[in-house]
Amino acid sequence: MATSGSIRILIVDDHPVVRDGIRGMLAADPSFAVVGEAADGEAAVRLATEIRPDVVLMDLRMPVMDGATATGRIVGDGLSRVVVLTTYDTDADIVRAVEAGASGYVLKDAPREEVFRAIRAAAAVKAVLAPEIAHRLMARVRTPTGQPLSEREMDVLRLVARGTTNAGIAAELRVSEATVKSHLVHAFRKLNVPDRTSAVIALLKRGDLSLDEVTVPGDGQPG
Amino acid sequence: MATSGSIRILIVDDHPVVRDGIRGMLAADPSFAVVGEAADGEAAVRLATEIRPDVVLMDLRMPVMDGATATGRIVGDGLSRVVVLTTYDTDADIVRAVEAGASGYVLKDAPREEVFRAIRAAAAVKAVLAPEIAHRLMARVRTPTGQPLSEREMDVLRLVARGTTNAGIAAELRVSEATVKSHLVHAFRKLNVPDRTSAVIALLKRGDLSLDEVTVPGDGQPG
DNA sequence: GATGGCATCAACCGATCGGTTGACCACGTC
DNA sequence: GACGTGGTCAACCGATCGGTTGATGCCATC
Repeated sequence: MATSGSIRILIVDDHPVVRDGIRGMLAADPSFAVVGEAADGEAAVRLATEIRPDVVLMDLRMPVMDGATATGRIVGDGLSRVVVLTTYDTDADIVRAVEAGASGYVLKDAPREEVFRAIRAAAAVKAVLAPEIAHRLMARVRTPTGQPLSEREMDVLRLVARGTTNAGIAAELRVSEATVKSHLVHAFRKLNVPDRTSAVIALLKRGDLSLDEVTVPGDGQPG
Repeated sequence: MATSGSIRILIVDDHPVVRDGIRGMLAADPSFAVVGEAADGEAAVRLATEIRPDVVLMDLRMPVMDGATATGRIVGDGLSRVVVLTTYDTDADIVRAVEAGASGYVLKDAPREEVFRAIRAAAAVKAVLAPEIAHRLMARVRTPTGQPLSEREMDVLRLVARGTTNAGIAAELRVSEATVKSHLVHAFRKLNVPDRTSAVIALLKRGDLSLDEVTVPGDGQPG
């Protein structure tokens, strides 16, 4: 793969504008050849299986199947190498994607040379980083302060983000209110925040929580 | 402008990928001619003054000067027509941009035909919508439920988003705690939410508050 | 000049929240 | 078996919050 000829690339992004952007950008260098486009993770896996590109340029936030999951499938099956191309540096899914075997990640506002470099590196590199090493590498980049929250703590905070009271959360999760408060206090300590509002903000900034997955009462959900 | 020849277009976006995307997309139709690119609002105004494009394709969230402000300058000076090209439908700045005289707006995940149509419409249209009419039109599209908050109410909620207590907010704004609570209750009513946490989430979803402008204690600010 | 929105403040109430201590069980590691 | 972590729960406390009523003044609109 990608020995002498051009590097065969699959573009995965749910925005046509961005797909065209990458395509146009890559057209500047004849050593790149775009061999396909996909608008979601599921289509990406399907196409990667079919056409076996050298490198997949993968967006993270997509409908149907997110980029991190798709990365796991593609790299896991040894189909292609994956370079994550994302908008936000503060996206917790970056860690997931790299742990799933992504060869690297580039921000969308990076200069095009950087994108080129990442693609060439991914195509040329012999061995992909082992997940444990990748994890350690990423640890420096992301999560500057912040221990990971437990599953249950996240459950509680997801409901907090929807404006649910402790009593409501207890009912929803079928535990006592004491348990909810216990989870909250632990989460506050881990996040280094004083209250629930700050906790939600902190999670949003870390990328552990997405605005899309919370619904507040006064919410007409346009679109 | 744009009578017989091709439509001259200025692309404004802080992401090189997106700029290239639009450029590549527009290349498909010979009736479009990209005459310039800018990475922020200030550069956009400067370039629009210089090269007088028929249509400016304008992103909203940008450094130095945001797209809505730049739109106001460009349209106000009668330089060009502006089509807003944004990622989020739920961006409060869309209203600002349209009130500032933008001829229309398209989402980045819209099919390219729709982008083409918006550009042609902007180039062809004789008279730009009056701000008042635009406001009424936008009212249907956006702000499904939600009266605008007063300046003071926003001041309070910005501090709430940083995890400040009512007492802390009172000290910061140099008013009594009673005043803070008064603002909060009014804001809750307008936002149709029961508590401060939901209020912050609601504002974030409306785009009236940006995650970038809030800082929580446990925040290492990566990048 | 009446009306309404906005900002300001006081006093009060019950509900909720943040925090502590202490406890139990399950699970995995060492 | 000891240990640590995570999940569960109880009882308790003070602090904070949500909400109400009522009041004053300012400013713009009608």
